[in-house]
Amino acid sequence: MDDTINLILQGCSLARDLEHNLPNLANQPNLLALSCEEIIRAFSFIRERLGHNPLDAGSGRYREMQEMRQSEVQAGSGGSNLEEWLKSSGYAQSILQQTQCWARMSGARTGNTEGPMEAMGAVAEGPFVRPGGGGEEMQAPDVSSDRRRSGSSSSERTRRRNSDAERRTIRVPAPRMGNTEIPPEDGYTWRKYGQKEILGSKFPRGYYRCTHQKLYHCPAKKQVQRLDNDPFTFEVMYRGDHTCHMSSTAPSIPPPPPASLDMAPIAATQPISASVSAPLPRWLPVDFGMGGASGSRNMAVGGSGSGRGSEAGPSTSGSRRGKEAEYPLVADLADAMFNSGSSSTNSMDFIFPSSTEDKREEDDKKD
DNA sequence: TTGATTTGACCAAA
DNA sequence: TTTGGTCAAATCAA
Repeated sequence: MDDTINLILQGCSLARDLEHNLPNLANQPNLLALSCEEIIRAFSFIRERLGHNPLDAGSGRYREMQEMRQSEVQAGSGGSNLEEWLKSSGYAQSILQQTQCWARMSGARTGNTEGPMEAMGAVAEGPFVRPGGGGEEMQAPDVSSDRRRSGSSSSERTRRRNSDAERRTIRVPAPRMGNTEIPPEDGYTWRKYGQKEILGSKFPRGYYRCTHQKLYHCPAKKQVQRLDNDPFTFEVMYRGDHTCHMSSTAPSIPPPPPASLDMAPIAATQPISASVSAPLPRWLPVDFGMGGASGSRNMAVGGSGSGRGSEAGPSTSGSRRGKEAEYPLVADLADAMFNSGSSSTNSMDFIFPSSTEDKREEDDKKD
């Protein structure tokens, strides 16, 4: 079944890609037709696999699946087929993993270690549960101080080689149409902080960290690099879990979580797999793609080289100028807003137009 | 004006 | 000593 789900996600991804590139393809009916055919083929195949009436809730495999899931939920068992389903489904796994992380944080704050997924019978295990239950970098490094030129102790710097940090590497196909330079989009907003030529690699490696790193001390980072032997594939290495949507006011379902997931198995078996824009099935109860943000961000990001914002969403993080202040209540509110929608066109803009946080920081500094 | 990206330099792990 | 990872000034863009 997971194969089928993956196929569906692929189909969604193709459709999303088409949506992204629609402006570019508007004058290229042939390419448009090809894209449409590809999508049609994908879903046709799925339909065949499901047996012509797959979503007839009253019969067939869909019903079986529903029944299975229902019974598992009722049983409340952890080591169930539901769990298997959750684990085998890329997106569901993403939610599971992100939620585990969320649950850890919530637990840390409230003492309650049970998260929403646990309530569903999911067990907290998997690649992201570390011994001790803590995130490796939940205590974010202090990036605000100028340690370099001030001559302060270099030991304060938290540099880690790859071998030290927990890494999750996935491979994501680059867009073949439109702007292929766009790094894979994954539902989070990232800020590029460096790029480096890597020995033995034809393509430079881009270094990104969570846009909300400062505000939420979010330690999530990622490195994006094209494969030497396949320039149409990005290798994305994630490090650290997102903590930027884990406030106590956060909704029970976290935003698209791919950053903290290991989709390698999916990617390995899914050559067409989506751009990292985490598969966001429309049938999920929460529309993460609010405003088309998640799905359309790659396009919104200015596409090719309009340079600006090329992978970052709205900036809510502090700038290079100020030290990051803590505003728990505002942060919680902001959290809720982030979580309620996408991470790109985020709704904070409607509420706090124009960098409210920075202004507050400046005010804070004056005090 | 503000925030993101670029890029050279710095630093520490290997 | 080499190389990967990060910093932050300079620059760009909206």
